[in-house]
Amino acid sequence: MAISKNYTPSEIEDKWYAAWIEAGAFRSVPDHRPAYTITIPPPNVTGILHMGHILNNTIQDVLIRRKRMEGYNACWVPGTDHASIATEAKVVRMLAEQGIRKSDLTREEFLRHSFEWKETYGGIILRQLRKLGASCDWERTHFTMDEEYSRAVIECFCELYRQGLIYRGKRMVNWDPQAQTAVSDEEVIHRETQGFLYHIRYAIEGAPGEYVVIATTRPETLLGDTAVAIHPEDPRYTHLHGRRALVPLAGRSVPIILDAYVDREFGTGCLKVTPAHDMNDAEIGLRHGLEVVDMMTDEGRVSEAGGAYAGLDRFEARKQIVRDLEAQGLLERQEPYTHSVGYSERTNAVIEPRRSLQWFLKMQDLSRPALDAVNSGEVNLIPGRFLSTYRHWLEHVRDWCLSRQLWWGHRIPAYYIAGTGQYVVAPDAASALEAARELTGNPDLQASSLEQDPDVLDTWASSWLWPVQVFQGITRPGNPDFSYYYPTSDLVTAPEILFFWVARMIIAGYHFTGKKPFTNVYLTGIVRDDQRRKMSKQLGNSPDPLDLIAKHGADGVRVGMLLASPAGNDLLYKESLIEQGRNFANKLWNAYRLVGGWQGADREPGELELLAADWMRARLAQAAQELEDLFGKFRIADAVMAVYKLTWDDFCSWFLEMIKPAGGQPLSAATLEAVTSLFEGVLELLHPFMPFVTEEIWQGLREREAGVFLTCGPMRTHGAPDTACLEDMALIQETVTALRALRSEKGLGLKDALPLSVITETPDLFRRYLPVLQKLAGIGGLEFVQSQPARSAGVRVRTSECFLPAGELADAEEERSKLLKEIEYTEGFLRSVLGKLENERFVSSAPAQVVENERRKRADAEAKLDLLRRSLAALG
RNA sequence: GGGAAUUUAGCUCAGUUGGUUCAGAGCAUCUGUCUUACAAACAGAGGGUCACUGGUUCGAAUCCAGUAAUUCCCACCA
Repeated sequence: MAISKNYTPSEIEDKWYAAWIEAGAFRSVPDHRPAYTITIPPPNVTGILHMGHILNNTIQDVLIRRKRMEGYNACWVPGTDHASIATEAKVVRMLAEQGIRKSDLTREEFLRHSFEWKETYGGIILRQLRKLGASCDWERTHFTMDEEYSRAVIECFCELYRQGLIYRGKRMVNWDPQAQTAVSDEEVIHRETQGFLYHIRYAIEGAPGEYVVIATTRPETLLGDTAVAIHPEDPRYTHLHGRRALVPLAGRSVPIILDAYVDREFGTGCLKVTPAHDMNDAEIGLRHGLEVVDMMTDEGRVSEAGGAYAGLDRFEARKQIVRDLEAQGLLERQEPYTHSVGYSERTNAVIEPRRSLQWFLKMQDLSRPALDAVNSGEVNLIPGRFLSTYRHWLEHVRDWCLSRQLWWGHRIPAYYIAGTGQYVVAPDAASALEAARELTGNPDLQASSLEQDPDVLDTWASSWLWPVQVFQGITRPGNPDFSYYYPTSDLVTAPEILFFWVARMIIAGYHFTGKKPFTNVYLTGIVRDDQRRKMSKQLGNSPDPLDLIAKHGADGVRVGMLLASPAGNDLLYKESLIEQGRNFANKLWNAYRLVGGWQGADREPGELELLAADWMRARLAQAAQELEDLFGKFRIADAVMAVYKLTWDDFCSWFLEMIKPAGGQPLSAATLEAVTSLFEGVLELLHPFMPFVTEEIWQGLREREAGVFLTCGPMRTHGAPDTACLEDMALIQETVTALRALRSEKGLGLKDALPLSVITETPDLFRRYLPVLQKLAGIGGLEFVQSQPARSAGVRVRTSECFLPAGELADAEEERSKLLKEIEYTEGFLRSVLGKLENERFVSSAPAQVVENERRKRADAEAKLDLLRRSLAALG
């Protein structure tokens, strides 16, 4: 059999993926089996695969594949998100490169461009996921702007509106005066900017000559001031309580209000309040019922409200106002001051906080079930430490601003009735017209009198329905798919979007279906580089996952990522991790080369063959048990390490080395069958982590029927492991290691068979496992002695002592000092144990089992000392 | 400013209800080996005051308090 020496993943990965798809191995339809369901966190439709996706989707695939092999009807639903902000920004940039400005396009034209973009680049990421081996049911692929999905989003909006949970309200938005549009928080870049802090005198009304000094970086906004605020407990200003101040230049009389928001340490401890132009001031304004004076136009010029300054550009106005204040002696001083200023990501214009009318969702009552569900454990967060973060957020939840001033997305289904100031909310234009006619009492109202709100919904207002609507739970409630797959099982996502997405899915799940959307939320870490920096395009520290897959194989990439990714902890990416994964795949491949070359002979199995197979069977059963436990706790990194050690250490280093026939001799046929079967057992446990190489080996290990795949399972069940066998072998393994070390230390080599002399209380064990010692530790005969033979070198294993003849190399003095050291250590140990046992408070207050343990330790130590002293005496 | 965490070997992390499977794993390092499955390997070895200081306890990596450093999220810096 010609099997290449190094595993070459590229030759087999595409082959098996295509074969799996052809066989429908990942297709899921409802049947009698229990369902296990994951809905993918939909990546941006125009996104490309990055390392974060690799980690996240590897974990999902591991979970799905494992359950599939366990006999569940595993369904992994893929799809993409329209990602309104990110995608629109990309399209705007793409158009700009072609010399097209969004503002020159109609909405329809822009959307046409957007859909073209989506058709060209959309779904690339899903094709890339196939390279990773993702076992999604591709026939279930969804997109958040698919026709039916969109209908669901709009229906839900309408329902919430009918339930009185949606309202319109004023809210601060980030206004880009150059693009003349609101931009999202994500599109605002905060930069430290050099400016000035101006100290300005505000006269106290009715007290000539008296004034209060406020500090501001934006003096021009004083035209919109409607209050001056001080801290209620600031002793410097108690005399101002209940008074009024006069806004300079504007001459407006405004109240002096008390608000704990004011930082007494900052500036003068006195704050001008401009509710129309500052986020915090807006909140203060709300608290105190202040008047709102908007002193700025869409273009960022001073509005009519600014009186004499009307028409000036905002920065011109600042200069002019400073000059005028100075002229009037109202500018006490100005000092250079560095502060953070928001700039538009698109135009680099300074962002203007501005009030605008937006749509809101009342969250208080709506989010209650989501809080309860996580508190009660109906929905689990893994790791659990995210619970307090989650709880805190939901307990202080704010109303959700649903509208975004964009075109790419689900347009808000509100229709304004021309000339009435009224509006209706309806799922489509026809029903809107009907509703509008009813509302206005005008049956002749024409469609042309209705104008739909130009804004679209926040992306999360569609993706919060994801686990429900991928099974048409909104549009076709009660359909068989929805009844079978929903609630889904697990969700795997990043903690960054715990609030944005996860919490809202739970909210939507309970509100629209009455049920939770999923049971477990596994939160992964963020992939960073080895200096803990986030991966980013700018830094160029993010490798292309497809290159890595091409270079090291998908299995290597998967294992490499998993090895270093405990739940919720960040993963520090290094290519060496992937190399470790690749090396592991290669190790497995070479085990296959070895076993694949073996022949079976028609004879009885030898003693060693039986010992080895029994032990490996027990070890496999033990590992299977361990893995089941780890999967149950979502300890994926531990699970991959457990199976890594099972394969490399137990199966390859111990088992195959034990059983490997010397000099090309055949094994017994029965043993060859046992080896093949055990190898299959290992492959089953490995398969979810490294699907490609395991499938290739499994298929080559023996003749398979066409269309039968490892990936489809089912995996075998293992009984309870034979623990006695494992314990016995553990002692023998320790002995082998100790003897090898001794030989290496003494320069005894490993080739010549040496007779072994042993002092032990368990001679049968040594007798029984002598073949193992012979094979792996180069032992010849076995002899039991009462004390250390002359000219020998010794090593202690637990309570036994092993000796090899050292001939000329024997060093009695060294043996003696080794023993003395050992005695000294054991005596110290015994003393500490006795210290506890002689302490009455220990004996009386410690649990009985602990005390019993200490007594056993004492007995062991005493026996050991006895043994050591005898050997010392024997040395002379 | 509000909240959540983290600190154990050179690196990344385990360490469940305080008590010999409590000081562990993988990688890296060092020393030997091309021993015919694998040098992407094999056989060995070294390496930690469990951040610091106090406290509780018969007993603390583990519980409590304080200190220091680091990270993340939210809100924001007049």
